[in-house]
Amino acid sequence: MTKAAAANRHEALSADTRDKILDAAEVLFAERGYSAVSTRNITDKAGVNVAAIFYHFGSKQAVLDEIFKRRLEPINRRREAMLAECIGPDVENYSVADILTAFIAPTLDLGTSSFKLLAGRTSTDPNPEVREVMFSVYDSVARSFFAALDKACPHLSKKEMFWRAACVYGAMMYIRADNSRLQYIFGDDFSLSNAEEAVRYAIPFLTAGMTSPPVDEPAGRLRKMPTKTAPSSNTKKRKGS
Amino acid sequence: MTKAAAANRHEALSADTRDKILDAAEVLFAERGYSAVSTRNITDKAGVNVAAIFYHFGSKQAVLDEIFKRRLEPINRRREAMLAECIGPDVENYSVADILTAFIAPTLDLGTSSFKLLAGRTSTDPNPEVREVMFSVYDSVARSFFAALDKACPHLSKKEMFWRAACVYGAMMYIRADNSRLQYIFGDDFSLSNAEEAVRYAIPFLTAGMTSPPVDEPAGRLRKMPTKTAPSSNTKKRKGS
DNA sequence: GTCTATATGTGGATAGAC
DNA sequence: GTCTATCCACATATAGAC
Repeated sequence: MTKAAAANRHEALSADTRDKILDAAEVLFAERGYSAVSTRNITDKAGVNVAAIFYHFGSKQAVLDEIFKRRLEPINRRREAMLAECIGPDVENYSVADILTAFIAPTLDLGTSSFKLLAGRTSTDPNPEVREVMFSVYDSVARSFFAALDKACPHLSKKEMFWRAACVYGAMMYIRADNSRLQYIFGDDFSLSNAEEAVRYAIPFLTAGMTSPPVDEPAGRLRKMPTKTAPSSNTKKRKGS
Repeated sequence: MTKAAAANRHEALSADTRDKILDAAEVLFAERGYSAVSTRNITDKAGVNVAAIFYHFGSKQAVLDEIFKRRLEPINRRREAMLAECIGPDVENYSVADILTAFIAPTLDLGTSSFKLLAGRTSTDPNPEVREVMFSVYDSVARSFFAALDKACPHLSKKEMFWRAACVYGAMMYIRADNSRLQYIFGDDFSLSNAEEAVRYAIPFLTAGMTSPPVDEPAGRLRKMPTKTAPSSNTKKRKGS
């Protein structure tokens, strides 16, 4: 609107336009989903010309890609820094809770609230364009964490770890996605958007699950099991499903 | 199946077209997402005319709605039957594992594999049309379960239950959604699509989380971190978006 | 670098012949 | 009930003037 564009000889404005597009798209994608937002929706909200997206990024998909790259970099840097504090030579002292915190907390309290929503909501988006971006941006960080968890939980087979990882991932992504389903059930006083509460209440839940006894009887030689976590008092028999 | 189809001889052909549309749409929505599938994609795959969707359902959104209603009915009937076996007069004997199994198992081994994917993948879809359907079809069943869990876990405040419910929901939906992210990390030998394995390995995880000690003191006084480990120094507050 | 104008295709949905 | 033909709004993307 404002024609301060008069003072725009440098690329300052170019970068500004890029960021305006990314900011607007991030919010819209989070609110309505990638597929339901058009490039015109984005440029309208960003206050830039319709052609700017294609000049600066080349395609709508490239905008999504840039959104993730830009936010994930600091998040993953922090995750790795926190993980580095958790792992050391004394494997016996690995803390599952700390590893899970290092994995999850930065995804909840870094970046923008819109990106948090977007990341959670796109994590299971089947749209091929979205999936392509997801697989290109999510990289080796997760491997480092599961390697650390593996050392911290030597009583678990790879298969058991796989299923527990799914529970961890699912909880983390669902909390990030923050659909309002649970508010609908529990009431408006409750919300998944509070990062401190999420860490406070979800990490202990996941730690208890991760450190619980293995389902399969250990056939081979195993290292000792964790002893600090309180055993679940209510795990009675299950009938087969 | 065949006899039931023969029973409604009148609308046999009409119902057939309806079902062809629903079947095709269920698969396509699961594979690519609601927003990325057009009505023409659906009618092409179903082998029916393009106008059939609007004649039989009125809109694309109504097709999604019907897909959910048709599959959710038997799933929720089974859930409620299983829950009924878990709850009784002797609250002391409520089994968290059994309640969770009643809640989750039917969503994994009933219906089609496409519907399982679709349900998981749409659970956090922000598209307004999809959300509208989600809120219209998911009903009181969840309330019954959380009421039962509340009785089985009297040591938990409503807030603690809220966060644990989020973890349970998230794990269940993520497993249903079965994006291939974890295969990418753990290898192709592992898959979330096996319902028996899901029940076998995920329910104990969630039961351990659900039955773990409360984070907050029952008296109402708060303490730092409930786990054995020292509180992570990295969980300090950070400003939101 | 930014804009207008437009190319080109597809979306959901409908009318009306059969 | 089914199909052809079609409406029209909007999609992504580009060309070329400024």
